[in-house]
Amino acid sequence: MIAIKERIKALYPLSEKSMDLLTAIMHKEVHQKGYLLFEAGERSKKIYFLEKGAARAFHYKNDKEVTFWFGFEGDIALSYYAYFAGKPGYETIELLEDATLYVMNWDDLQSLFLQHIEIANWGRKLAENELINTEERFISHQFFSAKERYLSLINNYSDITQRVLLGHIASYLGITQVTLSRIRAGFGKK
Amino acid sequence: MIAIKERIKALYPLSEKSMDLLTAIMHKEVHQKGYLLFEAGERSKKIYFLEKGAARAFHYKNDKEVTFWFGFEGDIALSYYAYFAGKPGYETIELLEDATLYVMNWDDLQSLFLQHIEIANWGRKLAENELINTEERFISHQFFSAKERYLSLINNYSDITQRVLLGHIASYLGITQVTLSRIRAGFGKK
DNA sequence: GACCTCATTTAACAAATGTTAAAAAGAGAT
DNA sequence: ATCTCTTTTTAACATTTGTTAAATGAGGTC
Repeated sequence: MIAIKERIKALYPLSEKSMDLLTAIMHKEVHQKGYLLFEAGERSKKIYFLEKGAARAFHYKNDKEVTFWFGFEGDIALSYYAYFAGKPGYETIELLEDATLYVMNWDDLQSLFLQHIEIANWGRKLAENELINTEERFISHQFFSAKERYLSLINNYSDITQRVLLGHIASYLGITQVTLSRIRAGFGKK
Repeated sequence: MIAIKERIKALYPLSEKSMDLLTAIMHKEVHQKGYLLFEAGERSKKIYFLEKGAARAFHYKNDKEVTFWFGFEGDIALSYYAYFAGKPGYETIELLEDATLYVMNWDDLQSLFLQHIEIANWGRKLAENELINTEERFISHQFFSAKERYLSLINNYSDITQRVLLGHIASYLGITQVTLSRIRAGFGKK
């Protein structure tokens, strides 16, 4: 529980009391590679803190999987649509490795938001943080080429090609796996 | 002030008192087409509510402008980077038409967040809402082709081609204006 | 109306990416 | 080491998009 508490505090400083209230509504889960945290169409109200392991979110488009998010240690997995807008999520989130997670339920969290201003501000900060992350994924897509994004990906997560299939990375980058192979083959040739 | 109050309440229901506190820290501004709400590199702490008019956000990439956001009546303009992360924003936001806006300052808002739980929850909802909007722009980019996105754009904003230059729309879609012309010419031909 | 300016479309060619299929490389199990 | 299954790379060709430049269109001014 130590690491997760640090993760929570890093978002927004909390008093002991608020931290106790938050940890009281969360519990630990351990799941194997291949386990689905969410499935498309659900209105899941769970918020997962990924302590150990790797995950990806994907969407079915014309019967093909399009991966659009990777999560690693320290990341948070939740369906924004289901969580914030009450709409069914369009994403499936799959564990790529055996994982340790901490889980909270939105309903429990919601009642803390209404009663404790510190936790309400923590929740605000959580949303703001996820917003920055989402905007960065958006920017990356809008401003950079697939090659630039691939280089930045292996720069930020040097072991990603060991942990994630290249097919998933290609679909994350919005290109085919053939094109990704060409990019990987062409290093140095600009 | 009527319309803007409705806009604020639509995010999250507020008591009279909270609404008064919020409206006390905002003021109206009127600007002409071409006025810049933000310039790239600034750490602007302003939040604009666009009551009337149109705007776009763009970023300079290799000396070229890349438009990545359009705002119309009812939309909110703020630099997430500057506002939430304290980093300099990378975006310039330009008015595309003469506009009426309401402006708040983040510092004033911040002190209300710390004192009034209702306003803290309103701020949470504001961030959650912007998160959904940003995710939708991201999804649109990741899951749909430029042609599909163009069709959905003119479907949602039927007058957008009257209000926004096609060059801006093309860069928003991530294609050149020549390709956009080809898409526009090819209606019906699948 | 003729002229000017800016926005948009069209044309011709070059470059990049997609598609399909086959070959090569890796990882596990026997 | 061999076999099998999966992942990744390569090849050949088709399609799409980019690039540059010219042509057309639309609005405003004299």
